[in-house]
Amino acid sequence: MTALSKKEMTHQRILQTAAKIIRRDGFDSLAVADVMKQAGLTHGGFYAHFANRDALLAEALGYAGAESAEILRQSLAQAISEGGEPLTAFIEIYLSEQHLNNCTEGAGCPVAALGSDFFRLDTTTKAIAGKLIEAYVEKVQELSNQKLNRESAFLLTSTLIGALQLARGLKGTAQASFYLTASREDLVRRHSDSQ
Amino acid sequence: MTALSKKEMTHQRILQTAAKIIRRDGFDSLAVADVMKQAGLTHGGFYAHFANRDALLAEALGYAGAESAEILRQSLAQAISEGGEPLTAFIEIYLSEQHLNNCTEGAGCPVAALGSDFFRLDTTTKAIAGKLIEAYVEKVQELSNQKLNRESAFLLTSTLIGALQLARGLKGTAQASFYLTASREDLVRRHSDSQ
DNA sequence: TTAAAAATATGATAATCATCATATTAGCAA
DNA sequence: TTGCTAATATGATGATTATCATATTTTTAA
Repeated sequence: MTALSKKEMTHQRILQTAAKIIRRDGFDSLAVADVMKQAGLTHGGFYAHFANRDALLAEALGYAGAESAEILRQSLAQAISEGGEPLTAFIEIYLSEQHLNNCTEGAGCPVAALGSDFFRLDTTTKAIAGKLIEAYVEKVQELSNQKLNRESAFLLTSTLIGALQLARGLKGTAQASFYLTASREDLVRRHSDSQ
Repeated sequence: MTALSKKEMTHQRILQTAAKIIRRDGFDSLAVADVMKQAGLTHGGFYAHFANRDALLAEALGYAGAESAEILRQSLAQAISEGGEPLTAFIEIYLSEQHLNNCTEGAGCPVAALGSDFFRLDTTTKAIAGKLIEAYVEKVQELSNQKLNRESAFLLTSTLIGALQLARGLKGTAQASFYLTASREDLVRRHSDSQ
């Protein structure tokens, strides 16, 4: 594990900035000069780091997935250390008020933030999106302690992502919190029964 | 029910074109001049029909919802006339291969096609998005013959939209069809039990 | 310290695009 | 037909933006 070179550190900083922007504003709203500025740089240096804007989008999506997974892992470890069941803890974290709201800061699950754009992506970026989806499904299956088969894990993943996305779409209305809470409690109940 | 004036017909034609474009390419990819061209007009006349681009996006989202609901109603009526149960017929239509694939033609459910952008919309358009979501939930509850309460209907709606969106994100891989089919069959099974 | 190399900055270009001002055409009443 | 009005077209403008050529700064190795 060698230390990152100056250039590699800059590269990472650009990626981190881009990963936030795409989740907050969407793929199409990412402007190269804007990313560079927010990363504390000027626009010209961009092409020393990425072949073009699309290459940044692809890497940024992967970075967002890794970042989100890492934060999730931490929250999950904490919840489990406090006696929570892995799968129900995951459900509670994923459908938390905090996760509902952090979209405006470009944090949280990139699939919920960008999922409806996935089918429009170029081949390279779509492959990364596909890996993110598969990783989510695998994680859910693993957290269920293999009690869920792959298809059931996909279905639960769909429910979680769909519910978060819809609740965000209703954000600002009374329904948003109501549905989010009801979904969280209902899913926790369902997946506790089968212990 | 008065006949539409020439201008109103043109207005509808622009809307129909825009409703297709936003679902196929996303909100941000809609270009005013392009919509007009595809509607058989030139760009200049646009502002005689809409205050600005945002106003078109708002109306187009509503139009897409109405169009999608109408097509759904027809498929559903046909399935029910052939002896299908309303809710299971809905699940089978929503998670059909056809619905999976029609995104590339700008057809189908606008929530699956655009849902992750909903939280970024301006107030007016977001209100329309919220109504689409609520309409979906109500429809699901109605089709369950009120056996599902509102929260459970929301959860099933989330699952359907999430599953379609994820399957589209995996489109082109073997997983896409596998997950779609498994989800469809599993959900139909679950919601037949409770008859 | 100093020159070569690496990294970043400045400035320019061409394309895209929403919007508007103005012109032209089409429908209709007389 | 002949004007009048509604509808649509043409052309222009200014803003945004990806990309590239070139310059400057920073780092590193001697």
